[in-house]
Amino acid sequence: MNIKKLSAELGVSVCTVSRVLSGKARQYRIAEATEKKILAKACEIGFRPNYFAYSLNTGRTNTVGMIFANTIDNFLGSIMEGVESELRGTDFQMVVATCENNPAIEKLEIERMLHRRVDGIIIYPSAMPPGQWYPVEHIRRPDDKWMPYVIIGRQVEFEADHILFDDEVAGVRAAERLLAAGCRRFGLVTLPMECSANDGRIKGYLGALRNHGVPDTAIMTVCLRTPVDTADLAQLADIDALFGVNDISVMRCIEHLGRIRPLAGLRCEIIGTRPIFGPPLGVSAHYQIMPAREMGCVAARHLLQLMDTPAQPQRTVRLPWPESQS
Amino acid sequence: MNIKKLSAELGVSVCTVSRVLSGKARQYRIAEATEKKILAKACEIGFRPNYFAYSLNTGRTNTVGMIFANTIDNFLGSIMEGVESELRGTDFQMVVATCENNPAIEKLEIERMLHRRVDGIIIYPSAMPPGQWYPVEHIRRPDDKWMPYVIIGRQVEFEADHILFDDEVAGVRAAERLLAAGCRRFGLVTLPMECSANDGRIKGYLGALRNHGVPDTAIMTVCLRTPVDTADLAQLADIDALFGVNDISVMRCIEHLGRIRPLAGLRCEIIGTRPIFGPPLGVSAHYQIMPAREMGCVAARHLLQLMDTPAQPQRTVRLPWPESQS
DNA sequence: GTGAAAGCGCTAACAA
DNA sequence: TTGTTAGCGCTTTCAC
Repeated sequence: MNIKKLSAELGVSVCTVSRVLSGKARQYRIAEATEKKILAKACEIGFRPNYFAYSLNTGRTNTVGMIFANTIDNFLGSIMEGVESELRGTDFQMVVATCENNPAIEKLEIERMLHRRVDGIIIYPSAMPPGQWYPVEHIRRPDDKWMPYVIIGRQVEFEADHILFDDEVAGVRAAERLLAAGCRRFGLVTLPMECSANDGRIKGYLGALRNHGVPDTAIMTVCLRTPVDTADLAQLADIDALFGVNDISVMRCIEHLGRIRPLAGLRCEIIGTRPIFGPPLGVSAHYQIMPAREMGCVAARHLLQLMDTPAQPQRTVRLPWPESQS
Repeated sequence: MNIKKLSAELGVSVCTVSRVLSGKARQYRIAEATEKKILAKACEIGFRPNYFAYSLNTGRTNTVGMIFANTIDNFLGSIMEGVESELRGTDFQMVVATCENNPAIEKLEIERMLHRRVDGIIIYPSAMPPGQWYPVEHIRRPDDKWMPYVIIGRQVEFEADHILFDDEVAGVRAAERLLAAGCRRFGLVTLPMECSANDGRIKGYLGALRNHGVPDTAIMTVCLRTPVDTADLAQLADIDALFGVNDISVMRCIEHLGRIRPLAGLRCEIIGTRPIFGPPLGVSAHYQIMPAREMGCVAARHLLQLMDTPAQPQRTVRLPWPESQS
């Protein structure tokens, strides 16, 4: 079934049907009777116009691409849900790719999407090795036309629309809560990988501690490598407070720490997608939950806006942390 | 740039270019010189034929759909990675949707995909309420043509191609390992939701315990509700072994249990996507890791095969568990 | 070996 | 208010 047959059956022309079905009845002042007749029939036989023909004509695909640096930062699912929930009311669909934090694969996947003419892209970018920058060229269309895109989760160095977590604030709050609880010796777990999110969390934490007069000798920073270097961890032997760039790293840290000292009384400040662990008895864990679903929603809305009106000044949105949990 | 312009520049006809670019030079016995000339030029200017025009003609989209019941069972990412790794060499792309375990949304999303003419679908189906079955009609194309699809992770009641974890075996192994360690009183954590995966794990565990002569009075089953009912958990007060349908539930169970009894000496058997917790000191945790990425790979390969040769007997693949971890 | 031409199903400019 | 018609960029049949 196609528009041609449908119009034949109804005794109207193809283009009238086309106009009605693409919601332009008003615009072309189609008679209400005609419109109703067409809609009724289309609905009855469950007619949906062919997407390729539509895209071939209009150059639009009603598709947004999403590209994720990895699947380990497991808010991927929540972000997708957020995006989907915004898209559900529309005709848009989502194509997704991940790239194992490999910029080369990321580039290929973006190219593939551009080739398929997605109307816009949401990118959780690869974390680059130290000293390297995320390449703008990734997002350049072959035909050099501008392509709406939104960067999420991690900042890139060039001007772009960003939707980010309020990473620095998370670090500050963690520090302040630990200070308020009377902690004196502060641990910090980092990861070998650099990215704006982790950097912001670290900066916030260290900055707040120093602002409150905590001497550097009372702050122990450990970089958690794989496999874990136990000697490294020994530095944490006498901390009473622990903050880390993410939940898994804190958890692994505690696990290993438990082998070299008693844990009772230790306070943890954790950033994560959801509270995933019951800490050992006597350890307290306080979570700041990343508003990942919200990030998806906001990114999707922003992208839809960009696709409507491309000529907007580029904006960075910092998502506030939701009510935190213990 | 399009085929027409390209052919004009090369002084050959549109169709010759089309033939060469779609790899049918041999078939149409195009002169090697012509072929080379065309390929060279196309490569030089980075020409890629328009996808919609291709799809409009052929009815193929080189797209596979994936639909996920939820994002909580967080192997979604691993499965996607598996699928992608299989697709990377091909021209196929992935469109993804999730449905919050809501069959109605699931149906809509599948319809949307069918409307977009995906060439095949991979489905991690919603868990149905007790007594209800997953509806076959979900996967029926509007034009009633057969649509290749693969069900993963959870079994549906009708005949279909399935790629599943070896859930029952996991239950059996958990039981046997606990028995071998000398455990006597066995806990089992279930969830209010029923699905073939959970059912299989439970069945394997209970079956193996009974086969080894463990009396029913030595097996305590607790269904973990949200919020957690502490009275329920009291039944586990004197277990020395614990198995659960997934990692989060076991973890939450231990967390609460820790409040009513000492945990030292408890042995846990856990099924999860990765070892996510260092258990409290004195508790031992043994993981069986779900081969989620592998599931994605196998599903994708299977689907590609189905799309090549639709007329195959339906098969169920049970993925063996990889080396397990403590 | 290669080309001409007829579509695929739809949109939109132009006519009526 | 509605219809005619010329594409969108490609594939494929048929002719040479």
